[in-house]
Amino acid sequence: MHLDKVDKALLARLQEDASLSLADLAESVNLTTTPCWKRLKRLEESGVLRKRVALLDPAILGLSFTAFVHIKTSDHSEDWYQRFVDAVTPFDEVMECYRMAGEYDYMMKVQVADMPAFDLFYKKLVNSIDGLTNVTSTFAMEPLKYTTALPLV
Amino acid sequence: MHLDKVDKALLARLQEDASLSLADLAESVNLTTTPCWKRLKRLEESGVLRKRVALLDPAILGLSFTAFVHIKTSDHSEDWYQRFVDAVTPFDEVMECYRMAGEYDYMMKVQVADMPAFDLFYKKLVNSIDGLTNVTSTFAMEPLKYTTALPLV
DNA sequence: GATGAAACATCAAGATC
DNA sequence: GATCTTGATGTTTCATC
Repeated sequence: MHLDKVDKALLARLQEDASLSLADLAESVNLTTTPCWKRLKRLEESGVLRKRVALLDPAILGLSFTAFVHIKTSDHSEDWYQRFVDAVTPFDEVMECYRMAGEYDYMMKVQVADMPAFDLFYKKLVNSIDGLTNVTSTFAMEPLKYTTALPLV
Repeated sequence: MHLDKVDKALLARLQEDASLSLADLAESVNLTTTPCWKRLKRLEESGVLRKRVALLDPAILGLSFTAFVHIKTSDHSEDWYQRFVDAVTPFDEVMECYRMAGEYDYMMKVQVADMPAFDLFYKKLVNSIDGLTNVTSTFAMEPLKYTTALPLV
């Protein structure tokens, strides 16, 4: 899968605004619509261009409370791992979750309305999975940056 | 700004797939195209529907190294804060950044190719801003979940 | 909520480099 | 020989009714 400069320019453009028309997109990379369209098809088929989504405003929706939950477990078996993944990923409040190197085994970013809503989530979480030896939460006071656009060199 | 069930259903749908045609979108909420289109306009104008973006595959692009950088500062002035924001947000590698409550003052999520690339970023970062008393990085070994879709009750 | 004009995406056939 | 342009066709958006 090789990406030339034009491919990267297209991806960069679409990462910022996926509502651009084919004609506008083509013009911005000095192409006409057909070759531009073929490149897009190729990028979609290869999987680089994964999906197009709408980004909503968390503040307007009353969902601007962001928490990070750090988790330690005593059970490092493959079986527990699978149960953990199955328990955690269905929660809509969990926006991101990673298995980590270092002191904590897992970290997740949680998006909710406010502290009471977080507390509710927290209880649901710890009741849905055992073997958690340490669960520590930290809270965002202010978001300074949030982007979905990957750094394309 | 009031959102009824149909508005929320539309937003939920678009959070998952913004490439849906108006006709498909309308059908999925049992509407014809005209009222659906009017709702979308209203949602766009109100700012809830902020933008539509393409999500790319980090692995295919060779950008699957995720680090979290935790920062403490000794300077809590408004002036330093502004310089920090101006220094950090332009970095394309910084996907998210938050001012935090708790032990560390700031946390950012950094997306790069690999550890050497992270090291390069790290040097750029610490050289671009002074007053950092403690900078600690933790690394993701495996992503378990990543979504941009807010939990719409 | 229906309708239709205008804008748009899609794809074939052939030109260009 | 891959990459482009033109143009024809079906689909989608969106303002008027």
